[in-house]
Amino acid sequence: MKEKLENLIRESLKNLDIESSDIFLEHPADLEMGDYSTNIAMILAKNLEMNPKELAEKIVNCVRQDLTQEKGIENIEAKNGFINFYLSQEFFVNSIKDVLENKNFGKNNLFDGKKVMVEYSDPNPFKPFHIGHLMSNAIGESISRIVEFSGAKTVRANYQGDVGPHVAKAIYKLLQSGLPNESDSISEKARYIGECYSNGSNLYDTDENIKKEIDEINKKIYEKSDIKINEIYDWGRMVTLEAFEEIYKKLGTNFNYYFFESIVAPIGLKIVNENYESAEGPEHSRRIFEKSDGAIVFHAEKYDPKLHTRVFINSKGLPTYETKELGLTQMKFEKENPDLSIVITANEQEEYMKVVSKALEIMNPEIASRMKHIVHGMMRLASGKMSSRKGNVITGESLIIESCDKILEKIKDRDFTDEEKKQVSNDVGVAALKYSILKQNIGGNIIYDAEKSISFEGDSGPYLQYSYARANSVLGKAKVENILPGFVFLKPGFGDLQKPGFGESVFEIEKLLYRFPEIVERSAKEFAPHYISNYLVDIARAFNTFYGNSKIIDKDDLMSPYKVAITLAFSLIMKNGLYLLGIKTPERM
RNA sequence: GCCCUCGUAGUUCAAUGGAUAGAACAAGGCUCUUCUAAGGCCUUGAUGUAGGUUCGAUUCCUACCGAGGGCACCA
Repeated sequence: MKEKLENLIRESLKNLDIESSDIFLEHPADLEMGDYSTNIAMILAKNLEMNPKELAEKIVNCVRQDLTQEKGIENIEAKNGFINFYLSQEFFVNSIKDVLENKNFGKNNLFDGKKVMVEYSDPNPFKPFHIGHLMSNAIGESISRIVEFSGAKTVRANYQGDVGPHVAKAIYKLLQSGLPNESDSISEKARYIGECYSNGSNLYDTDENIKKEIDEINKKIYEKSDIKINEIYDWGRMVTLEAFEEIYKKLGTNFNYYFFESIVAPIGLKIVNENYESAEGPEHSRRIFEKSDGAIVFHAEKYDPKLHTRVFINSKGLPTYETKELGLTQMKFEKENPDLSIVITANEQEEYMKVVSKALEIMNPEIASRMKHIVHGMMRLASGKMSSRKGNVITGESLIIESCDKILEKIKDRDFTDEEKKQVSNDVGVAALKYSILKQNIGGNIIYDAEKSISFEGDSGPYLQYSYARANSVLGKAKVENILPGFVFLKPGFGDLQKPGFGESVFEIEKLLYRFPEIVERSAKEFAPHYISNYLVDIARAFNTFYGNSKIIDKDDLMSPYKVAITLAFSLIMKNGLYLLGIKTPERM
């Protein structure tokens, strides 16, 4: 339809002897202004030195002559210099039909034939799964699904820091305090290790002697030179990784790859050494790394004044994050050679990443051009209310548990089996969290309000799920009453798509459903899930209004089959849309 | 000090340079002898400041004010 309208305008401009430029069609903010509109007259009027309103009128009159042939367009008008198109009932009925007939309604081909690797979550063994990891997971999973829905083959990757000072800090404390009880659950053990990390970290900052001891442990971990430490290391790594796995299961993520710093570090070291100032090697090798104060650094500001110097190998000879990142990138491209490699992290890593990217760009511009770093804001809690049990730190895991528990409390009197209650509270609790992360632009900080996010009202995940469940329940009743989705009605001679009940205006929901594919495409283009979130709220509201104002299942209403068709179309789109946000759709709730 | 990101109703968020700046929460009123009222309908309220570019600026540019992040051996 969009192309059709563009062509109509283009033809008319040709007839008027006006040089046409790019024509942008958009949906007016207000449905009263039509279904599509363009500001082409205002853009062209300037060069032609014409009154934009008159030009718009002229174009409209010209288009109108071609319009008698077009079944999908009801009217066209010029208003305030805009040209507005009103689509016909036939178009809307057809679009509902499209939704029902096309299983993959909403797909686009933006990434057809492309392989996209998305790295996200990135929690570190020996540390808790904190709120930032939860955000990264929600965003990464959604972006993965969106690009997949846009034709890409996606590869999900998780990168985890299983070596480095944080591990030494946890192990120091584990050596002091001993291991947890054998009978504890995996997540309890993981929590204990997380506390050890936190304690060790405090000691590291406050006690010079302990700092030295921990640095020593760190070195031993890299060298694997101490049997006792190796044992604790292997055990702790396994326990925390298993605990993460339980969380991914709850959140609905399956990774194809797990990359570890321990594996990637030597690869990065090799890259840095090959590009070190005194390195011997082929003439083309760029010697961008220099020695400075005993460390090996990259002076990024030499190449871009906005960047700064960063250490790649510290004075103890150990690789830093930057070097590991270089190794990781090389490994990703060796394993999968993606057309696009996305990394999702918090915005605090934005500046480091620019420096790493610059180094990579100099060494391997081809690969650097296929990298994309997406940053998200930080989550903060709206109030002190969220104080977690026993005064522990609030982790991502504790947020999930708390959210699900609250939903369980809410549905405890429902007519569900215990198994259903568990499933529903998990699905809804996770949805509440994910939605509050994905409803806004991912770049900004998020103020998380637990009370609001689990309320079923308004702009929330549960509200969307509730709307779906409600539509689903209507469809169940339709089945019982034997009212099937239908399009063929009265009024012969007007095609088989005529809606019954003449003069009945088009429902708002019909004017929104056909836009879903455009929304998905924009989300994919900008890697921005929040367009989908906003859209889903719009259609949920429109559906609930439709539901409230008209009886859908009614044997005496000739319109009923069509209303069922609308309900079915809504439920399919809501299901697909929520899927793209990584949110499940319980059939009942 | 330098470099990023961001300032929109009381609050949390929207708005490819376009029309009367949209929602939701909170406050008040109405609405279940209809399929899930955890719904629906109605009322009240905002672009940090000062300039500039433009027919038109929340959007682009400059300065200022304010918030967050980063700036050498953590990630």
